Amino acid sequence: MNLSELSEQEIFRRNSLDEMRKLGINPYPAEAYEVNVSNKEILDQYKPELNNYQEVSVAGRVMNRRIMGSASFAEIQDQTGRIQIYIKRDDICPGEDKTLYNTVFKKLLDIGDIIGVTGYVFTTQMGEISIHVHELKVLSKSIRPLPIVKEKDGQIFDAFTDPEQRYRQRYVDLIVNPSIKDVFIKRAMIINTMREMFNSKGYLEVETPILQPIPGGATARPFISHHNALDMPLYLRIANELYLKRLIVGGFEGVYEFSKDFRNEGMDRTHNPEFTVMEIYVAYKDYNWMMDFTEEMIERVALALHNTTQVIFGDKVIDFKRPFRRITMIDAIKEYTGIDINGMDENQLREVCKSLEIELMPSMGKGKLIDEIFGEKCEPHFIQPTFVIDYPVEMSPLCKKHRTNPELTERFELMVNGKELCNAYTELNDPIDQYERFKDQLALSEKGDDEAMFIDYDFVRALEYGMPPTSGMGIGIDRLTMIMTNQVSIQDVLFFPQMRPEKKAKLDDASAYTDLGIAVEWIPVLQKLGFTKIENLKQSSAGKLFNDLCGFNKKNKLGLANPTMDDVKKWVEQ
RNA sequence: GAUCUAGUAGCUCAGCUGGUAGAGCACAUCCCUUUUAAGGAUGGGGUCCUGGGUUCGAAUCCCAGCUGGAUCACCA
Repeated sequence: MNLSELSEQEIFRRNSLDEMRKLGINPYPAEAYEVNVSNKEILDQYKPELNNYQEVSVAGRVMNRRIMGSASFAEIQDQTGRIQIYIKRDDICPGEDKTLYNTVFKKLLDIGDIIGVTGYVFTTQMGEISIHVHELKVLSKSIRPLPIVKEKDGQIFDAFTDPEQRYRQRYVDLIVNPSIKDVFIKRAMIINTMREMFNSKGYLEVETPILQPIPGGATARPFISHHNALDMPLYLRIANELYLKRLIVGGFEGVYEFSKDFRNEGMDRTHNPEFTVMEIYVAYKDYNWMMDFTEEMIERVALALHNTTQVIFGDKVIDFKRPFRRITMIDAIKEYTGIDINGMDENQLREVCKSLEIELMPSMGKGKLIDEIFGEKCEPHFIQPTFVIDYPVEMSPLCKKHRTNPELTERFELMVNGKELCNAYTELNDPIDQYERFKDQLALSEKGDDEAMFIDYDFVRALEYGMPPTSGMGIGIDRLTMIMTNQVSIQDVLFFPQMRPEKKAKLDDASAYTDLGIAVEWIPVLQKLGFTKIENLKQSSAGKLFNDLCGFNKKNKLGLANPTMDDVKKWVEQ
């Protein structure tokens, strides 16, 4: 980084940094700064009649300054919010030397700097609770200007809204749009509420491998990595289901994991390549029990966040009050299409799809056809939380067959706002059946389905030792957070959503310049003037270039020794 | 992957049918002891995303690319 690449404002700030050091002020001090109260606590608890908070010490980022002669106001922002501070020259500079106020505060400090102040709380004539400062300390100098956002009575002026910048520089977004912190605080509350519930019921939080030799537990394309020492591929997990079930085999009767999973697929408003899922497995339970459990969990989450089961999402109100509606997939299709597909064979189902104008692929089997009908005609209608149960067996290779109908499985999905939120099974624990289902997946894979499951022989071996009847459930934490915080984009519930890398313009190497006899210190100047490639330089006029260089040097006070006209001619003409 | 749309000062944006790049905030200098998005005066600040093309002349029109966003497709 050098001066010619910086904006004017950045140069001013770097100069301020040097000035501070010359005055003996360390702009980045090492020692701790003791804070004894938060801004929010002062604003909530200060009462003039109690005369409380008369010795406070707070720290935060300067977000606003109004300087007037020998007294000034500023606002500093800590994690809890902003408070106004009042600084009077003769208070922070009681002696003859007024440098701290006149120079440090008025000239060298900027919006964005982090400072600590001590003083007493009072109310201004305008009625605003403020801190009357008697000591001020620089804690960290900011040398890059923040976007300036102003706000009055809830109306925002010049909001920082560009999504690209907000996601790429989330730290800036969090500073200038503090309200977005709320989404992430709620996200943590969701996770904490679930964890407390599971722990109170005696289930064990566990960790299972993220790097897996066989990516199992779901149908999705994985990210592939490589282990050098073992010289073998390893996959980032697409799910953790098979490992959690191994722990049930091992004798734990309730295990859960909040797990980052990874899927190498498209990205859009509801998909990020890495995402968070909670999966839980409980022994000696079935999917009916798990529906009750899921209802309880979701209702608790809604109450923890909103103190009510009614949650606003867009223009809808979604009510998470128990019990949720339950409907079989076949009944759902009957409800929304009027067609009873019960007992139909593959050809009959194809006819149904045609009559409903659903696009088909020849490779689709019976289960896939039913799933298409449901996805097209039913799924979007389930706005209020609804358990859709009893899915076709072909769709669910890890799920136990239905106790009364072998073509179905004991599976449910929880639909909210027309989208899947949870997925749960009575888990398949028949090792021979499981092996057969894996083999069916292998057949699919050989037909070219690159998402079909791998056979996990070790998992089958585990089942052969015997797994108790078990029910398991998975829930997408990102999507749950979206619904609970009224966000339509997954990028708004992830601090750092995946983005394409920023691309920097390609510059010619420094040696290309020095080869022409150009001094190193002039290279950035030339680049700033647009000569990022030697070719461009050779096409320019020596006279103009000479003028531009000397002018740039003077204007930016770089203090470089100007080249001679002959030098410049040589560069251009070589 | 397809279609649409956007990229101009640190930030938010204007810039019409091509003709010397603008505003507000921020920044700098000076004045001001209680201001409430915005005190007054003055001033500086630009690779108009990149590269081609059309033209006497391109921020503006055309083509390609890069990076976003929206919709759709694919995908649990």
